Amino acid sequence: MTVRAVERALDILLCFLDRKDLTLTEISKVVSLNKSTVYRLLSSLEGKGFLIRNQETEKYRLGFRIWELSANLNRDHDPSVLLLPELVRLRDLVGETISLYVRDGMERVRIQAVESTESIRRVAPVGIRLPLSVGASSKILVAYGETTVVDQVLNDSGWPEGIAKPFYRQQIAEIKEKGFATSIEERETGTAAVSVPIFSRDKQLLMALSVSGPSNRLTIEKMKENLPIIKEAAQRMETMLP
Amino acid sequence: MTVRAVERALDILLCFLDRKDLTLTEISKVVSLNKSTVYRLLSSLEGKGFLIRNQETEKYRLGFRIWELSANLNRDHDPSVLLLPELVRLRDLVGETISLYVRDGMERVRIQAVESTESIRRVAPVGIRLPLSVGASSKILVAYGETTVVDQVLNDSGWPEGIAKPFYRQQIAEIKEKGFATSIEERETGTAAVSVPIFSRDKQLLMALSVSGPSNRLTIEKMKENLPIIKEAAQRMETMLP
DNA sequence: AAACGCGGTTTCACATAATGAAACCGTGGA
DNA sequence: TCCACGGTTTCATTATGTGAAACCGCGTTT
Repeated sequence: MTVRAVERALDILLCFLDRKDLTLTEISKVVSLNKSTVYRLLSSLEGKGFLIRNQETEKYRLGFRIWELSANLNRDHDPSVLLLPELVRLRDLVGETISLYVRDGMERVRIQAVESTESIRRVAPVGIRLPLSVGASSKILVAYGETTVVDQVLNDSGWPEGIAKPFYRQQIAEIKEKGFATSIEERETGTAAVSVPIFSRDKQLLMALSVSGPSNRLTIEKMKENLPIIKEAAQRMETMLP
Repeated sequence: MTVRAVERALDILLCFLDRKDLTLTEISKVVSLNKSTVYRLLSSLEGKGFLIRNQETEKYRLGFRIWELSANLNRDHDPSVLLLPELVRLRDLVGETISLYVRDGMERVRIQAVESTESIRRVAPVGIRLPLSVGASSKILVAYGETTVVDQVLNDSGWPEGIAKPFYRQQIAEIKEKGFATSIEERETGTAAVSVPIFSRDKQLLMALSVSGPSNRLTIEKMKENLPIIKEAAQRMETMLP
C-alpha cells in the first residue's frame, strides 16, 4: 500500500530534524539499515537536491530543495503565524508576555512573542538567540529534546560556572516528570518565567511555550495558579498545527 | 546506483515548488506516472508527514515535516542571510536600494533589502507582499517562472485595467530575451526599478534581484550603465547558494 | 614495512517489493 | 439511467531494491 524504499529515504531525511551534519555510517546506525542500502538512498536524495555532501568531511546535510519547498508553505504552516491567535488568547488570560522558542544547536531561538498587557521593562525581539543553559524554556527544550542534548549542553563551552552539573541533571529529570519548568532571575535580573512543551502529533518536541514577566508580579504562586491554563493552551496549539 | 522509487517520490515533492494544492491526477500527469503508482508514493509521503491531504477537496499539499526540516537549515541556507554581503556590496556600487523577491502564487514577497546610501522617501518592509502585475521584479518572476504563470497573472482578478494584455505578453517575451526588466513609476509615483533573475544550479528561477530608487535619480541611462554590474552580482549570488 | 581497522563504494545473487493494467467504487452531470 | 472522471484496490509479472561480501583508500598501530 505504501513504498518501503521511499519510507526509508524519508526516515533518512528525518535524521536531520535536529542534527546538521551526519556521515553515512551515522545515518546507517540511526535508521538501522545496511550501509550499502543507505548509500544508494543517499545518492538519490543528493541527486534531487534534498541533501548535499561535503566533499572534504564526507558528511551529509540538508540540501537547498528543502528550503525551496518550505518557502512555499511557510505562510500557511509557520507556527509563528498559525499559533498567534492562541498566543494572544493566552496573553489575555494571564496578562504576561507569551513566547515560543525552538532549539537550534546549543541555542534557543524566539520565533514568536505577544507582549504583556501590563507594564514591562523590555522584551527581547523575535529572532533573538539565547544560550540553552539558562531560562525556563531552555530547560524544556533540553528536558524533552533528544537524550543526548543534556550532555551536549553540559559539555558546551558556554556552560555557566555557577551552576553545578549534577544539580542541573536532577532539575532536568524533575522538569520532565512535572511537565513544566520555571526560572526566577536566571537570565535577567528581575525577570521570571514558566514554560511548557509543545509536541507534534507523533510526540516529538517541537517548541517551548513560555510565559514571562517581572519576578515581583510573576511569583511562584502566580505561576502555579496559571499552570493549568498554560498547559491547556499548549494542548490547543498542538491541535492547531498540521 | 540510486533508488528509482525514491527519485519518483522526490519528483512528486518537487511538484509543490510553485503550487500549493494538487490532486492525485494532476500529480500523475506532472510526473508522468501511473496513478496507482502515484497513489502509493503519496501514501508513503503522507504517512511520514511530508504531505498532507485535505479530506474534503482531496488535494495534497506540503506537510509539516518540510517546515521542521527547513527550520534546521534556515540559518545556514536562507538566501536572505547568505546573500546579504553581496547585496551590501552591490548597494555600495550602485548607491540605490537592493531587494530580493520571490514569487508566491500571484504575489511577490520581498525577502531581503539593503537600503540606499542616498536619501530616499520610504522603503517597503521585508516581508511585504505585492501584486505580480506591476514592477520590474514582478516581470522577472513571471518571465522566468513556469510557462503557465503568464496566463495565471493575466487571468487574475487583480489585473489592472489600464494595461493591455497583448502588450504585456510582448513585454514578458522581450524581458526573457533581454535578461532584465525595468519599471518606471509602475507601482509607486516617483519610483523606478531594474531587476534581473537569480537561478538555481539546475537553471530553475529562484528569485528576482532588484535595484530601485527615485525615478529622477534612477533613469533609464543609469539603469543601462549599471546593468552589467547587477548581472554580475546576480551570477555571484548564484554561486553563493548551496 | 606490514598489518589492521574503519568508512565509503561496488558487485552480485536473490527474493520480493514495486509496478501498471484492469477492475472497482462513489459522485456529479447530462 | 447512463456516462465520465477521480480515487482506490487487486493481481500477475518482473525489474528493482536489498544485504552480504568484497574491494579501496587512508590513517594508525605493531
